[in-house]
Amino acid sequence: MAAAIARGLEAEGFVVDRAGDGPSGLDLARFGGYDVVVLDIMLPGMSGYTVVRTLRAERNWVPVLMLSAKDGEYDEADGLDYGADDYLTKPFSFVVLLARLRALLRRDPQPRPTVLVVGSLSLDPATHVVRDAGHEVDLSPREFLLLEHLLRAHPAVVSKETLLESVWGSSDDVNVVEVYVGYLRRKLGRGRIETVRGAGYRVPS
Amino acid sequence: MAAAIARGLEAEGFVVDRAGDGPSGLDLARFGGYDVVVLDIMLPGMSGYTVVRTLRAERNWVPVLMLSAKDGEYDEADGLDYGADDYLTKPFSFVVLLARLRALLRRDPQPRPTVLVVGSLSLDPATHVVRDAGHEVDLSPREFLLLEHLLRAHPAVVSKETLLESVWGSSDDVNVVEVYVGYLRRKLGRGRIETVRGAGYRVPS
DNA sequence: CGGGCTCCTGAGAGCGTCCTGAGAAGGCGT
DNA sequence: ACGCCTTCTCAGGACGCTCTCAGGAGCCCG
Repeated sequence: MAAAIARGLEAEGFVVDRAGDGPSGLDLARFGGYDVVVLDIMLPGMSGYTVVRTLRAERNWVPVLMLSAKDGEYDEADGLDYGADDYLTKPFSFVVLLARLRALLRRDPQPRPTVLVVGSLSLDPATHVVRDAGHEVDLSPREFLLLEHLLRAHPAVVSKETLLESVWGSSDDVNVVEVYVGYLRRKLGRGRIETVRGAGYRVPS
Repeated sequence: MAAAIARGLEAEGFVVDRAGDGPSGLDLARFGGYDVVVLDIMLPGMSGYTVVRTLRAERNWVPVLMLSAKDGEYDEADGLDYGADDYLTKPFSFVVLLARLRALLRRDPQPRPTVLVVGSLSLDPATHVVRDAGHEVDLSPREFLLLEHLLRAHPAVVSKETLLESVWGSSDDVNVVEVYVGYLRRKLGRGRIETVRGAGYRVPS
């Protein structure tokens, strides 16, 4: 299948590299400097989900088009949640694949990171939707902003002063940050935000 | 020139509308529901580049063929970067234009629909018809425009300020937006438009 | 082991955002 | 001129959000 697609794309003038399993595909995507990645979900060694999630966690925003035999709506949402840019279910015509690829290629030269993903947690700044293991979580504006900053910093530690500055726009009492971290922990689970005594907070992987 | 092309295409069986400047062309392309657009680069009021870029930014994937007197390679790349599907430099023969147009029409067997559809809700900018689960809904012009913008943004959140700017053309009191969201909710059902406190409104999937 | 510090958390007051009903002003067709 | 529809303003009120405070728990150090 991969060979067939590669041949077709080369016939259309694309320059194509091909990987046979998940890990080597991830490496190619990391260091190959590609314009677009076509990614199957079912892969030996590492699922396509994991590949795209890993890329996004490394702040790699190369456009990704996912392929899958599944066609449930949940699967599609999953793929897009993990950071894929488009989705195609088998069977598909080669012409459609071409059209979608061209659409991806002519998008913004620097597509903004649509979704922040860490582990089973995802936050979409555009839709203001936060999901934990696929289950939607309701956050207040302040809580949302705080989580967004923590996720953007992931996996680094962020000091309370920094959070106060960037989320609250400078107030004077850092206790507010502690209170809101408490709110987030109550909604997301205790382990989602770690306290680093004397330094601040971080979201563990 | 535009008149000559229009006559020629009509003689070939196409149904043609024609705009004399950039802004009106953009409006036609937006709401006309065309199968293909022929677009000159040099236009009064707004360049062809801007027209096609605006269309793509609005997720409008109508096939666009650009025309220009320039023939540098850079120009061609520019046009295609902004989202044009093909490019023709003057002078060109009418037969070539016809062939390229037919190729564009053949290309994507499943062009992105111009009708906006989210769930059981559909809005057709061309006919100004809104349906909810097959049942037609009567909207005032302002209500229609507001819903259209929300649907185009789907599933992203749109701030009241943005809506005020793009639907009302900048007033000063965002309460108007709240009132009209109320009107839409009354006609479409409560759950069709979500309030995202502190951020704006969104149409859920 | 005890003191001091950092961090957590429950309670509650105040405030802001958002919703809604009422109604005035304007446009348009009859 | 009349009635209908649309648009927009205004004010009241509900509810959720934000933040403060104070006490308590946990950690580090002497």
